[in-house]
Amino acid sequence: MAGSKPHTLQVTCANCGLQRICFPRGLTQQEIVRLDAILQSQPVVGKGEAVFKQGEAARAIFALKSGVVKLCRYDRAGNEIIHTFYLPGDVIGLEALDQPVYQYDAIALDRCNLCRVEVADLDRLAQQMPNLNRQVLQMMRRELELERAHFENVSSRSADQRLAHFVWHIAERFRDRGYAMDTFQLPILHRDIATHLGLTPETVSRILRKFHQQGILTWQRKQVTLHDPCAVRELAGIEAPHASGEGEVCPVCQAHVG
Amino acid sequence: MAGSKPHTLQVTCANCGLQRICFPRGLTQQEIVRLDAILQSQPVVGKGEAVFKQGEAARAIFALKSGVVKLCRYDRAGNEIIHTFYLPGDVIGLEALDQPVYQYDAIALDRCNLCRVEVADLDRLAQQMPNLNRQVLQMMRRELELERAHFENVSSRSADQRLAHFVWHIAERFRDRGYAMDTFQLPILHRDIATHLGLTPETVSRILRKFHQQGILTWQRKQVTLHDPCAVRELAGIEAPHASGEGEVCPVCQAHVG
DNA sequence: ACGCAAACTTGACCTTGATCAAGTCATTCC
DNA sequence: GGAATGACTTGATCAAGGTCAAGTTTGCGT
Repeated sequence: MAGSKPHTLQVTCANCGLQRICFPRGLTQQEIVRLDAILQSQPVVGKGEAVFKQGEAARAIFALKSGVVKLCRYDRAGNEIIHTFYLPGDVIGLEALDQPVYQYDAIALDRCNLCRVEVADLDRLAQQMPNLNRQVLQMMRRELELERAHFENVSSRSADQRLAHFVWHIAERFRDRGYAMDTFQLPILHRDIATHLGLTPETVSRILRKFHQQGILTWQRKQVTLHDPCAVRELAGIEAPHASGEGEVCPVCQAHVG
Repeated sequence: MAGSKPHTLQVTCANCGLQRICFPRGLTQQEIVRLDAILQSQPVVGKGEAVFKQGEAARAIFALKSGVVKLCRYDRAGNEIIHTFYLPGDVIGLEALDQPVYQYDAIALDRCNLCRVEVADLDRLAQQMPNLNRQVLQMMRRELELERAHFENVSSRSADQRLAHFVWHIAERFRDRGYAMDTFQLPILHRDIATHLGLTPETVSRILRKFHQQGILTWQRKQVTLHDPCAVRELAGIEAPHASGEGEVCPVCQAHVG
């Protein structure tokens, strides 16, 4: 993707590298072309800026092409609550299809490139493409599933397990997107992780130090490295999948075993 | 509803008392009649039995007419995690529209009456009724919203606050269904509450005793009474809504003020 | 390059709520 | 109705993680 002439690169849904993980999943090629036609706006949002804010008129949904976005809200005491971090390929603000205003803040954690899709356009399109409704429903269901998985993580586990689970989950998402799962850049503050997991920054710091000393994983600056992915998975309380075939390569962490 | 001849009472969507809070919300009267035609099956599930179980083929969604149902799952160590309690008027198992098998157990906490709607029928119906898709999406979004609200409650609050918030939330749902919000029957074990809130039964017991001593609320057997609803709301960390008009009646808890 | 602000680390201490154990009370099943 | 089972209560103890305070490091703006 990083061609020598990035300024001439025209990315559309039909040739976008995110096609499989972005919202046209399950649509025909023809349908994708049609969807592409309504994707005129491709906003760029700077670090710390909002893609949308709570209370704003909800007129569009967004596909994240690059960067990381947090979805958050504030309680009465002003404390932030972070529900999700979105990675490239994720769709943000689905609730707009169903509500007059956004219910959460979506904040860019670094410079983000997005596709903006007007709800009105999508509604019109949905009348011609029955598949799209199913897609939207599926995305919403996935979002619910993610939130529940996150709740299961935070509701009844130790701080160590929560953090391991979080890192593992992120690593899996990178893997699913075709990137390395054992080392990646993650522009998320430790403070935000702490908030997301219902912990304090101090606790996160201490646990990361411990993990580092144990040789399990390192998270310094924005660089995350899983030195022992299977240990992370184990700590996260996630089952190892059955070995497929020979057992040459660990099917989970892609590390060579045996 | 408790007529003298209950065995002759035929409840359909068109004349069901739950109409407003059940899934036909926003449909025309004509559409409701059509929907009603596919609601042949009205199962009864006994206390402790499953409406559906994780892994089962997901062929239907359900509307709960009476009783309470918990939606839960088990972690690797066998610990139960309870995501939601469904009250009469709620729709259960929406994920069936989108998935081959159920992802959670739905367990009746007392004797439950339900409506069963086959996914296949609903899919067929949706082609004739564009409104239905919107309804379904809205229900899914509400479910997501509820899960997020629950997460916010559990992720960063004290045990007292969690419990107060839970009780307040249930009370509101009773109020929204036209029942008294300050006293109601709730067939939920304290142990299940504890699980739901990420606490232990001992802690729940101790907090309930404290609330009782403080004259805030009582929860004995299945009977819940909010002696000071506004105190509960306050503890739950929920804003009092603006007084509408005179301030004769507290708009939140319907208690007389001033 | 410098300086400031924000992020992160580290240590000492303390609070909340979990754990363990032993009881009482309800409900169900003969 | 009486035993058995499971739900709930109560108390004593303990540990995980929060809080507070004082650092160090990083990154950014000038």
